[in-house]
Amino acid sequence: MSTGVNLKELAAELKLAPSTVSRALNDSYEISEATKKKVVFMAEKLNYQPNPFARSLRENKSKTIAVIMPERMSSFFAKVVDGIEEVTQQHGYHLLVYSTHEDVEREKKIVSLLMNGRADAIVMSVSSQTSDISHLAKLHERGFPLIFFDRICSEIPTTKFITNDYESSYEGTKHLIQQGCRKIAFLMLSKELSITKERYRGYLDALQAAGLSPTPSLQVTCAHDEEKNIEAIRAMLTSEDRPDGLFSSVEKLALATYHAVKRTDIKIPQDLKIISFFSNLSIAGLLTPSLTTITQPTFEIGEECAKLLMKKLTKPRQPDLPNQVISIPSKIIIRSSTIAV
Amino acid sequence: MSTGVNLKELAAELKLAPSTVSRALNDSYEISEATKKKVVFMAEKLNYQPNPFARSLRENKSKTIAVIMPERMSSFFAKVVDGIEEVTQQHGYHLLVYSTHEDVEREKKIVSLLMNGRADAIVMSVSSQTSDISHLAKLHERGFPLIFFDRICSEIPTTKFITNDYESSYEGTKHLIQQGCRKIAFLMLSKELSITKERYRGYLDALQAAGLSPTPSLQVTCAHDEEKNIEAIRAMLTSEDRPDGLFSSVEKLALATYHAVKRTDIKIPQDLKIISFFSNLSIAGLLTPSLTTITQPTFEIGEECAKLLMKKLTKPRQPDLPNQVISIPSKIIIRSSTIAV
DNA sequence: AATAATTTCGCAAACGTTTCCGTATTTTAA
DNA sequence: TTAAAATACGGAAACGTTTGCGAAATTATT
Repeated sequence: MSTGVNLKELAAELKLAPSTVSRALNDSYEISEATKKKVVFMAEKLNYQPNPFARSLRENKSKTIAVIMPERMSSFFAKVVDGIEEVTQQHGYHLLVYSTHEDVEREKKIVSLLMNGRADAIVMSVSSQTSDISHLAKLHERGFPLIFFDRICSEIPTTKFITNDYESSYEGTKHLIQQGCRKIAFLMLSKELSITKERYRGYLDALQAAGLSPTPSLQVTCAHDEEKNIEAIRAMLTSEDRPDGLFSSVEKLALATYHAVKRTDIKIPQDLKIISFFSNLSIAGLLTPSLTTITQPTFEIGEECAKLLMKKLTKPRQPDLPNQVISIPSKIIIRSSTIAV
Repeated sequence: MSTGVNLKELAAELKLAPSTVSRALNDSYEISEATKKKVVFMAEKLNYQPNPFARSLRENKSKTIAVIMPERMSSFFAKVVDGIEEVTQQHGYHLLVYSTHEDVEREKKIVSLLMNGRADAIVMSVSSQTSDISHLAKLHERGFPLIFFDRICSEIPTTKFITNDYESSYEGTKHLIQQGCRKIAFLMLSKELSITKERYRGYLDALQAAGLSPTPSLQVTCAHDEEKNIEAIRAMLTSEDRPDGLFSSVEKLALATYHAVKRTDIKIPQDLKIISFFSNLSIAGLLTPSLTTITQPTFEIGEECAKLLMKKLTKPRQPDLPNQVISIPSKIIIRSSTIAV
């Protein structure tokens, strides 16, 4: 409510012009060291805090970046944001964080609210519903700095950070096969998602390389309702064509699978071996049996997004964010859920 | 980067004064319906987006509230933020989200960064290191709207939202006793924390009511390092005076306990019964055995914080946030970890 | 029909910065 | 010693809104 002194009052106290005080505080070469000292000292004394909005208005930058993600209750996204915060905070940037709850309408609304300059950049992972990308394309066309991570939008020519989805999936599937699986289910959120496509491709290629072919009924597309997902997975697991292996492309579906399995008499890993993209390592080790995971470099993804952004935003004449996909490798951690017995 | 038209340009296009356009867009009574229509139409057409900083500077409010929490990778805090976002978004407010990582120095720095008006209010849960509260007291003394939730600061006369920590702990401990436990361990983060104090009090009173007395060596204060916590808990569980029941005051320590137990030959619930404050219901059911939880009204806590704040911030002449503690009850969900066999 | 009241709008100040430009003072160069 | 250059600072405009005040145009009142 009551903000402290402003620049004018500080200047009056010092018997200097506001412009001089401003320059002194910003360490301008035009100001003598002597007055700089005095100004800084008095600013400390009066606890002067520059008004961020006046500054933003004048400089046309907000020192704020927006993070848009599909859900907050996910160790993956939480860790990515932690990584982003780690580096942006060092540069004095603040984070506006939004969750779309996998709702593309909400995503559109959030994006439109950010088109007025409230944030200097957006780093986001699209919702599973996002197929029409016009709202994102418009953002980029206007020159708004935009970075994607994980669930990317390949049509938009900007920088994207992912993990090596294809290779990890290939290796993960190969691991299942090596452990004896012949009928491997695939769990995904939405076929529109970049991660789904890439991970599915890796899965398919690994199958093919082993001379196996996918069973359509074992490819389960899930939705947002956890209970429905569990039931769909349970139905698949107990169908005629029941699988002996399962590849989950996202963390939440691995958890749903464990729930589903609990409702059956299926034994992991004897009857069913499971591998999943997963970020919550603590939980992975606590599941029974412990879950073999494709562990994503979550924190690092966030850090890299932020580092690139900081370079772009803090250096004076930076080029646009290059149109490239940067991949940071995951690593497979083998636990009990895939050990052949 | 390139913001669209501004008010002046929009006014020029309409051959009106900026003031008129501003009033028209804000639905002022001084403007005729006819010109309002025209203005709104043209604003839509040119996709006029008001500059939030000019507005903030002029109105001295940011339409932003800051959320400060100890960690992001926690289902509890994630859900609270979801609740906050749910209601603030409806009022056009944005969320700056900060994690202190349980570091009071970081907490201080964040708070000091927010004293310049960047946010209209703060809703926070203090770090486990926070014992000196001068930074928070100063904030409140300056009239800055401040709300605490969960880990509150009772010395500061503002509104706090908690769950019924004492009663839930009393009931939870009583439940353990009813299931046959006689030596019940207590796990906590820091003794400074409000939730620790209240939950410990409930635990002690329940023991006393049953004619039991606490064993000092079974009261474990944990820190931030997960591995150390696990080892400390393991040591306690395998000591001379090993407990037959365990009350965990926070979610992460219940998970640490399961890890610790895995390193021993202790059987849950035969040798050790466990109950914990817990928010991640999906995980609770997936642990082996499934965990009896004191389930907090996370989303609702967030919602209530935000509702109160919105009332305070959007209505014209609101009184200060009343000095009161509002408690929203948890409910105990009994699962396998406490079932007597 | 003349005055008062109302409606509708424009002008200009203000919010708190930063920065362009000008100028007085000091230092350097010739 | 004088001109030129460098140093150190002040005045004022600008960023894009909102709003107090004044004024013109219209309508209502007597």
